[in-house]
Amino acid sequence: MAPDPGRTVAVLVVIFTVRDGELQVLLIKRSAEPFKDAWSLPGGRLTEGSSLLEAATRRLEIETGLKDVFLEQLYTFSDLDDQGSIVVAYWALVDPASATLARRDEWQPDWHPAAVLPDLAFHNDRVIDLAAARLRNKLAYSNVTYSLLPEEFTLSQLQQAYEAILSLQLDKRNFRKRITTLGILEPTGKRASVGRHRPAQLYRFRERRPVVF
Amino acid sequence: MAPDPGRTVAVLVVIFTVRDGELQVLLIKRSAEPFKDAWSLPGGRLTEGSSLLEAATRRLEIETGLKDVFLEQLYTFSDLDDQGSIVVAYWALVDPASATLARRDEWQPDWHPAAVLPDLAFHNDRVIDLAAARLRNKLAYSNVTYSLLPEEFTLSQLQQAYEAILSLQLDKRNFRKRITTLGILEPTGKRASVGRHRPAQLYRFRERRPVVF
DNA sequence: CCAAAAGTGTTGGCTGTACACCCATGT
DNA sequence: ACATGGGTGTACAGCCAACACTTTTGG
Repeated sequence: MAPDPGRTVAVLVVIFTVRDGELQVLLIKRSAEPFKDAWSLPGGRLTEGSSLLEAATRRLEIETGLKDVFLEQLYTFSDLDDQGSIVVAYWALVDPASATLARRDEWQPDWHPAAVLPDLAFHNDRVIDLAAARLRNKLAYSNVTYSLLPEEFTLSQLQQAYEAILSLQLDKRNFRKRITTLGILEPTGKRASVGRHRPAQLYRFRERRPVVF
Repeated sequence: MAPDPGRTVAVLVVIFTVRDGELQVLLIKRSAEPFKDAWSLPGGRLTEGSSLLEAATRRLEIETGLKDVFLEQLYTFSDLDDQGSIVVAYWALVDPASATLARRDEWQPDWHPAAVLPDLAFHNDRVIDLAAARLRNKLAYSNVTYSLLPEEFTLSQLQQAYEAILSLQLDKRNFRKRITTLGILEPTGKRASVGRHRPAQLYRFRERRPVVF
């Protein structure tokens, strides 16, 4: 049996944020072939000796400067290009204010509304749609949003994040009741008056890591 | 930039069934090194030119003779061995009566209770535990069990399958109410008296493919 | 004083759960 | 006749959804 050459394995990361009241994704403008000038998700070949999670974590940090955020494996594709490459996709949630986007000459990274995507290289739109579906789903039974907002935030901010992701309006009283009785938040005691009129109670997540209800 | 050799990519399949009132997994006894004489999940290298789903489908058919059953991607591991191989795991549900286990000299395939696993090669126990958790979870909101039973079955058989998987007892009246009001089953009109006393109404799944409630 | 967001309870419907008995059949 | 599994209804509790007004503050 002749040793088989092995497969090309790549890691992609779908990095979501909520900005301007909508769900946005971090995309990169390619300056090299193939798909020069097309947008695509950040990612790259899996290098010798690193694990998938390490690769995804590193890519996320390169693009945003962030390390301790929600990051989870999404799905593994073998049909995104026609070379049969194996692409392991991850997804992450970040706070737009704490993210510092990489500045490169070759690749322009920027946020894009997840609802209206430009033409994307390598069927990356399928990957994003799948990630968005998973996100909407997880809102219902996990604390994933812990890394979408600053460490301390108001209930209104949290509600706006939920509304942006689900693209629907939620009832304020029901939202507050539900979210507070879950016991995943704790009030800080402080109040914030950032741009608002009446200062609001600040909360933080008890756990800054994935928890399911 | 020197071309990188690529990675070893393998596909594993966790094949579940319910037999003897318990959840069981199909394991293979290895007759070659490494891990000679240890049990492991069926699987193999991903060969040139085939997609992941094709590879998993083929492996499933080789082991059980079955094609049109529930089969879904589970997770992708990069740390099961210490060579950094990429292992894409799938999981499936089959009816033990319709499965015809492969007979080989080198590899002995057989069913094993998922609750008490023997020592397994390559951390395959982690893979099985993850698959079992996913299965228990999916019972609640999908029709995955459509390929666990013969095409026509009684509500008691279905309930027994649920009970085996969840390892808990369910109330008969509540189970029947819940499952029938979901609208995923249809009565066939026929009745069966297989080994039973009073012949029971037979049902079938309306859809023999994954549906979420 | 006005605009903007914070904060707060109650009701009705629905869903899920607990619970026990009679019936039809095969042996 | 008896043992075995098939089949059925009700009552209570907890959960979710609908719904509107007052308060505080900044400008």
